[in-house]
Amino acid sequence: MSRGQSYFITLIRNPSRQNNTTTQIRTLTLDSPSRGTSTEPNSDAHQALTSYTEMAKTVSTIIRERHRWQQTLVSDFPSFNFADPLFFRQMLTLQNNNNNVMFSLWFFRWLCSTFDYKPDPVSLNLLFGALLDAKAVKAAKSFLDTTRFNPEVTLLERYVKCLCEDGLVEEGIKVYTLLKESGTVPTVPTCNAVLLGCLKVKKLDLFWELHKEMKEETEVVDLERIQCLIQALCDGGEVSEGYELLKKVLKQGLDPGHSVYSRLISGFCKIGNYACMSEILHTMIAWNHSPSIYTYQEIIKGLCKNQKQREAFCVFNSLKERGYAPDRVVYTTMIHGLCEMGWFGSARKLWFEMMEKGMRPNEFTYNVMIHAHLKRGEVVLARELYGEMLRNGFGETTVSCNTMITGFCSYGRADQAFEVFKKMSDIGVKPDAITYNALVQGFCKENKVEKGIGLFKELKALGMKPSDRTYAALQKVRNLKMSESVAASLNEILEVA
DNA sequence: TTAGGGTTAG
Repeated sequence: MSRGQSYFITLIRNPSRQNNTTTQIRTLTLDSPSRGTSTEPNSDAHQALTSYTEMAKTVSTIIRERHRWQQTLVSDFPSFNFADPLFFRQMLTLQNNNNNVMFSLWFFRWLCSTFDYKPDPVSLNLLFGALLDAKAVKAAKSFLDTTRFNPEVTLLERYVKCLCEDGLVEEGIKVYTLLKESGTVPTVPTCNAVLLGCLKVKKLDLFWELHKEMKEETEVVDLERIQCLIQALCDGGEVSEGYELLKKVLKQGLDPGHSVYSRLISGFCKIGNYACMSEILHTMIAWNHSPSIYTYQEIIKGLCKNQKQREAFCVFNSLKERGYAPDRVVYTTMIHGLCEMGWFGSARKLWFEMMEKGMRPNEFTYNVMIHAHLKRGEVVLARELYGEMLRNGFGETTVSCNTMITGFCSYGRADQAFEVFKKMSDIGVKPDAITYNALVQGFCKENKVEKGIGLFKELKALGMKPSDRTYAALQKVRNLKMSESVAASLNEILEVA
């Protein structure tokens, strides 16, 4: 703290600054324009504190309401010692109660820059703790960086937790490591926070590395750690291992909580293991966790992805019968599944049912339906729906344009697809690899080789990856009649591939 | 919502 020394010098030179609280209050009451006639000076410390509370309120109001609060404070209270640690603590208490910790921080910075103020460790710890309470992690970090003070260990542990929860996992791990290096054994909740942070930013390798370290240090494993481990196993595709761990915990009579079951269900749905999915569903119900609409959404999605749309539709219908209210996402998923299965009539029925229930389709729902129309060759209907989507305020996106482009291309309408493509740059929607690959294939299918090659070159120039199907489409047109230069370009492309 | 969700080639 660079101000430390000058603070002490000021203290010696100007002892009046360090008056006891009572004298301060006398000054305050005389100075304060808002107070009018003052009360008798107090000798009672309690009363002094009360007056500090009053002053803190006044100062807070000024900070909140005045743009140039710093000048106001100085001119309204010329002889009040704002840098008194006791007063600062009153400010902190007040701001904490009002959830206005940032005012405390501003006030603190003002004290540092205006007075010869050396913050005492208690105040620093209090403010740092208040920032953590308010989850103002970035402010807490910059506070620590600028003051360079050493917070109490318990605060540092909370800091690690806040950093990891906020996604600043690398910084969290740094502080965690420093804590350990300084001889502290971080508590189990702190370790769990670090592990959860790794999962949050999808750093599974780091998760297992840290977990191994933690295991070597202490054998204590709580329920939260089990939750972390099961999540990590699910995220890494080791769902069965996760399930084994769940069984072990259940055997001990412990319930790892709603989220663990949900994750495992979702994991088993993804790999198409419905027997295990169903077992876990029953287990969670037995433990009094009613599966949420999110869990059912995962089940429906998993079934659809594994070509079991019929079963998905059964789950969807039974949900409604049991009083669940599927939301727009569940409807979209189900409509999508039905369209993929070719049950367009049922899909349309759900579309209208959803609207009757007051849920308006959004860009996802529209895209699913537009795609379905195009797949059926219903270009006019698709266009109509596209227009409706725009009228309803959903802007064009890469996905919506790709939907139209791929639809047109699959029906031998590459020129129409190209019109959409040209419009994309006009309206500032970025094409991606799907756009280009679809167009190249579309033009090749119509033997418009030159156009296809042109777009292929553009794709490569943009650093995108041509798909195998794109190469196959180019290969297919190799023997067609074409100009020498086009043939040379095509040969070059295929030779490189 | 204790975290978490849906759309485009194939």
